[in-house]
Amino acid sequence: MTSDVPSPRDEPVTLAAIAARAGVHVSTVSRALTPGANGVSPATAQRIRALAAELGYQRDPAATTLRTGRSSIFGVLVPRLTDFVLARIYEGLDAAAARHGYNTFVANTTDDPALRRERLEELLARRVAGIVLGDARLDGDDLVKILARRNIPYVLVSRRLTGHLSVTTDDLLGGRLAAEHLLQLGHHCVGVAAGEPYASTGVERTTGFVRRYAEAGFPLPPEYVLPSRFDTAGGHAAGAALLDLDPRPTAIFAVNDTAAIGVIGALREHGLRPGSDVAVVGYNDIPVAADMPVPLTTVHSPMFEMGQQAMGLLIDRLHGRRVRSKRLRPHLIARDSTLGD
Amino acid sequence: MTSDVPSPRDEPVTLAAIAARAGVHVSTVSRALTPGANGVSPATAQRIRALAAELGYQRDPAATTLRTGRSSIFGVLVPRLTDFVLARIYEGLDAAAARHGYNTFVANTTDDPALRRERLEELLARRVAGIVLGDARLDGDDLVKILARRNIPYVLVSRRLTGHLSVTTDDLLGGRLAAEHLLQLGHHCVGVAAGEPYASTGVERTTGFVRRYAEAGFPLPPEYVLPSRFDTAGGHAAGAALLDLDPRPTAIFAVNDTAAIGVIGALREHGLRPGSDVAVVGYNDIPVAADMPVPLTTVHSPMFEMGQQAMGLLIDRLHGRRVRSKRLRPHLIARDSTLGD
DNA sequence: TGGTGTCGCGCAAACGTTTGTGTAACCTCG
DNA sequence: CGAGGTTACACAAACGTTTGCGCGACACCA
Repeated sequence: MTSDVPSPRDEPVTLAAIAARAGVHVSTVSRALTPGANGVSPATAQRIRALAAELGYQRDPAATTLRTGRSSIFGVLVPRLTDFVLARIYEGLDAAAARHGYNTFVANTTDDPALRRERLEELLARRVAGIVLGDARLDGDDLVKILARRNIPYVLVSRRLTGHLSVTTDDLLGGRLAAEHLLQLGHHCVGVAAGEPYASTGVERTTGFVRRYAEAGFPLPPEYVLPSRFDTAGGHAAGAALLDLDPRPTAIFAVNDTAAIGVIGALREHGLRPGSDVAVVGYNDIPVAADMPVPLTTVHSPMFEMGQQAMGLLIDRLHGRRVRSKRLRPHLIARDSTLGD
Repeated sequence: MTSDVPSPRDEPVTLAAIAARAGVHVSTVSRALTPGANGVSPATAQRIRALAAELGYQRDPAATTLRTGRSSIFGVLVPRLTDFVLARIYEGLDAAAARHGYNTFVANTTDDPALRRERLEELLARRVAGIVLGDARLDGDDLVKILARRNIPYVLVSRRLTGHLSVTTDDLLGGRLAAEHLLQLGHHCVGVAAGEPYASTGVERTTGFVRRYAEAGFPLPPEYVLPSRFDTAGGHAAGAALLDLDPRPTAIFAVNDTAAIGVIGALREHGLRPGSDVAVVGYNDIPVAADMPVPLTTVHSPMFEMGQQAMGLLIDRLHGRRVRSKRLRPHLIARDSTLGD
């Protein structure tokens, strides 16, 4: 029962407590414990640090924030963490933040404009050091305007917005890769589950795809490009609609894997098999894609790295370093959902 | 350009600012803005509240926490948010917390004892109002001991620990349901991807399953019950090992859906089809389960509700109300991965 | 040796809030 | 009408930290 943990009984271990025991002023302790130490001799600094470690001192974040007006927290806004892609990106963000001594505070916005506005205000009230926006909107995003106006450091991730710092995959290229693959397999009548119109991911993947098909001499009729929610149900609905078209598409590109699985569900309801009857291509390469009964052809994107790099850029920006947006390179992984078995 | 948002230029709107404009003392403003208002006349309270609203006042959480020693944040510890089940539970937790005016602060622990210990200390340093533990361990969990010893309000979710407040599904029953289903289909030689030995979820689902089979007169040989990680890769590995047994099991129960999909991947590598060649049962009913090329038979568990109820219990406990652990009722959903097509 | 510079540390104020205590003014009632 | 009680507010301290300022002590150099 020896206390490896500071015992709960004694008075809280604050700067003052350490100062008392060390026989110095509290301000000296504060300086000794601050990495950019100045105005304190190496000897006493060492002594104080040892004492602090021994007592298990932990800086009170509330007091620090109150005094400095800044906290060591980054706010993260995402549509929803149940989307594997965002959850994985968040892990990357958090890991990178931790490496630099920061924490992250994440909030789901469900892509609801009012809610994200509200959540942002909460984050700002907590004096976050910066904001990671995972739910940027193409339809006149007011959040980025607020951030820019108030001069809050921020970075976009996953979704792009011209004129704003971001880390994404090269979605135009990703879309082209999907198209290229299906063209090579001889598909000329294809459909797209295009995602939400306010998300650059869906829009650009679709654009890249459609352009490549147009270049190949097979422009897609508008009704073969359907907006869709990003979840399984959304993909299912879009897939069902696409399969009812005449002529029926021989291949379907869904702008994310979860929706692609929904499309596969719709195929089943039509008595069709993915790969052999209708080719299906997804996007992101989430882990389940490879292990499904019919493995999913998909465009692999480095989600964890995307998160890490976004956080890296944000921290660089915070330190006044010059930063530039990044587009990570995706690549296609062909599996049975297009190759057949 | 009229400011719907408090313009950034002016001095920050604090209690003092409101007090000055209202011609009262700051303490009066504080009391007027506190729900359990006392010692302030209804008239001035109303006047102050109107003024606060007009100025867009937001209470500074750092100052409040510093003064009161408590924040309006609940800490949430989960193994990883990329696990859909935990992400969904978290959404339930957060939604319920928001309804009561609280925020949540979530941290991934990757089931690493050292890391979760570290994360917990960070949360406690932030003076969280309570802790939700989503990664309780059966192998002598030191975190719950710390929480109990320091008298921090907490609740377990997803995983159980006898003697500690928790909200889970009835995993013993869930395991039985899976067994019952496979027995009815005539499977007598079955395998289990049992999950991590330190997680009550996997252990109890396995126990329920194994017991039912023993009762039916088909006790499982130990080598047919394999520990496994909870992710797709873990399920894949366990599945591959089970399929190499002689005699080969005609059905496999995986204690969560993600692992079940991994098992399906292993089946494919063996040239086997789920449902027709080997039956597969998962657990949780994550959304993709229903839409896979061969839809997955699984035990549905109410993840969102689990989160909501856990948070509800924690808040009740905080308010000194008597609370009891809950086990939510799961039910089996039969699909093609056991019924064939 | 005296003037100048640097170093190490103490002092005190401030961040915005909550809350116990003090104190006028008012109401009530015998 | 005066004693006792209540109401409505002001006052001030405190939470733990950071940081500009001041002041001795010491070193250095001419």
